[in-house]
Amino acid sequence: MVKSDLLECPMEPPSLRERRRDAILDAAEALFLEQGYDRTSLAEIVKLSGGSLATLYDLFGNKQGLLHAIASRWGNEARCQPAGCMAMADLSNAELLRGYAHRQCDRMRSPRAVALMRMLVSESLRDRDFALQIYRDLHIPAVEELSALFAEWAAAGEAEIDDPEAAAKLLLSIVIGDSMLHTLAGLEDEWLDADQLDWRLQPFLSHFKIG
Amino acid sequence: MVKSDLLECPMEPPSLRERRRDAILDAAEALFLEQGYDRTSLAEIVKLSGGSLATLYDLFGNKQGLLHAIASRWGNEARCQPAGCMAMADLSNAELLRGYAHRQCDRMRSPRAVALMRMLVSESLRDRDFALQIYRDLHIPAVEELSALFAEWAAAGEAEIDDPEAAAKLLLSIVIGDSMLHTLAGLEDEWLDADQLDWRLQPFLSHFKIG
DNA sequence: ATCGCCATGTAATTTATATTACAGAAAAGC
DNA sequence: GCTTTTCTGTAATATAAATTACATGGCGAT
Repeated sequence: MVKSDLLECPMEPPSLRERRRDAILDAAEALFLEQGYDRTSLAEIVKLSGGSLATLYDLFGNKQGLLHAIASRWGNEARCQPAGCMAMADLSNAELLRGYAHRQCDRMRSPRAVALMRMLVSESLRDRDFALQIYRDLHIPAVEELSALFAEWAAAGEAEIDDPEAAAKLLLSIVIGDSMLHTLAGLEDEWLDADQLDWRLQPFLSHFKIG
Repeated sequence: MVKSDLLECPMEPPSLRERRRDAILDAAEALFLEQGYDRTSLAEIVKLSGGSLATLYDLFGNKQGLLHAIASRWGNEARCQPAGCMAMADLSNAELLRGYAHRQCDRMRSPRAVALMRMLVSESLRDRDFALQIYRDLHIPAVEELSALFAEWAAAGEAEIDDPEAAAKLLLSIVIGDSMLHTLAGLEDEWLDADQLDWRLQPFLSHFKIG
């Protein structure tokens, strides 16, 4: 029995099956994001990934299984890179927040994130679990990270934030805001540039006394 | 020739053909919004609207033509009700804006608006024109209306708003914000209640000196 | 080397749905 | 009332895609 038991982490050369699996996931993800789930056929996926339809069915059961596998891979990725954004440079809190806003904005405007959000919305009717999973991975970590930061500042008397979570959501709204609909509608990028972003942050910073 | 010439506005009893047309549009709109475009079959539409497939094709050419007809009807509706929101009651500007925000929020959370946005996003890859048209009807009027109001206030010295359009977009971002993604993801309603909304508006009001 | 497992490629099957064709029914115009 | 035009129901056609079946070939283990 060379069958890999649970938790066999130490890098082995990935088996053919595993490489196939990854290749299919890669291809499917690329095509789904580019064209949407409905309009991507399994044949197309297999043509891009190599391998065969039969293996795909063997690995994932059916088309929806493939979708779930992709979502779950996204979840793992997201959990592995905890957005380590808050480098402890010797910046003021306001500077720190500005930097964070810029990064968050960049992250949201990346073609992959845009495609992902579009897919989240498109498939939310078909498959509630899928949508929920993506939403959690995509949005909730950002809120939590920011909440924690605000709570810290408030505790240290560096800001007057009564409700850190609400403040975090407000900040994200300010940053992402109406650009999202614009982008999701497939229109040309019209995201906020650095100046606009700073301008938007001013009311927030002064209201919460973030210096 | 009793054929109706252009601009024959005065109410005539709508012909059978027109009633059929409307019925089909109603049915298609309802089903598209509920299930999405891809997953709604023309047979289903006709079953709901009455009439026959042949008439549908005669009226709209094909499925995409039907979609365009729906979009264009939305456009007309939007143009006909110019969101007459700013009743000139004897309220302070801040009160006025609060009221506007609440109404805007209600409008965005209506099932029809949600379904419409979801559809806008889903179909944006397939049909750029369709997405563009909906986006314009849905979002741009709100921005313009608000911009005009802010410009007025600024001119009258009732607020310190240097860039009315940017301010309008910021306000909409604050109001709609992250609830939108949440709702579009098909999750339970978690829109802002009146208190939260007021709380969010405070930084905005004080920053722009809106009293 | 050889046996058996598994992936592959191809093709059959099934299903769903857009689109077209057509014959009968209803309505509109005179 | 008669004729012509327009709708309706049904069914044919076409196409696309998911899913399944199967025969073949390669690769690893004994």
